[in-house]
Amino acid sequence: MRRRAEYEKRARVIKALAHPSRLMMVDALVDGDLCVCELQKIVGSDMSTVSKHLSVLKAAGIVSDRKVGQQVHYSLRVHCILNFFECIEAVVKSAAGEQLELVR
Amino acid sequence: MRRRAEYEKRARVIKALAHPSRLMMVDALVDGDLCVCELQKIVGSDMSTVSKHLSVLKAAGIVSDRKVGQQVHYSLRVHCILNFFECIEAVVKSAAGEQLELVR
DNA sequence: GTCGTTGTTGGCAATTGTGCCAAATAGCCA
DNA sequence: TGGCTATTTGGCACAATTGCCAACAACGAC
Repeated sequence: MRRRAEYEKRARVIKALAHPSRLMMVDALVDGDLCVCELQKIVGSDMSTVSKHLSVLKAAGIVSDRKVGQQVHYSLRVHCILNFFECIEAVVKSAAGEQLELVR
Repeated sequence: MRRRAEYEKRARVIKALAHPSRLMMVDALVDGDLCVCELQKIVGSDMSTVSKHLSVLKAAGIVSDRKVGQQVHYSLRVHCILNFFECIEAVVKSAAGEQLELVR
């Protein structure tokens, strides 16, 4: 068994992913780097909101940023996030199946 | 690109995992079912707190419960959660590496 | 320099999450 | 039936998250 501190570190990373806008951004970044302006178009929120979401992802170590001309480009630091999504999707589908069973 | 509703579903599942106590319980359940009383020993919180955490995991479709005598046993519904942990750990380690770089 | 573009930060109100206590419930077992 | 054990629920105080607006910063273009 692991110590609580380890679970706290992990929880911090997971919490950073636990928001639909941030998930959208991470998913978009799988195909390559994007500037804040493009990410904003994708999630459709205020630029300041998008920027704050990105700072959450950055603080968790999920993305990194760099200046490119007048833009800031964000990129995924760890790509296994994709497998992760597959598993979450499995939970969602499993839950949906459960719903059907209840209706039967 | 996917619709926002899909990301909201996923975020709900991820949010359910975004707490150290709940991570501890999920990790403990990987090796087999456990009753609430044993999970309480593991996380060390009040029984009522543990019960509420479990109801969060259940609502997200991550665990299921069943009565066994006078106890309630919880079990993992989706085991790929394990790979998921590996990826999170990769992020944690990557972030730790980044810290070192900054210090250098 | 001044302007426009691109991002970040501060502040605030509203919402949501957390953890404890106390009270309620569900089943066993005498 | 009545008590006992295991668990859930209600309620409440406190902390954290979210999203918007407004203000600020950085920097290239003119």
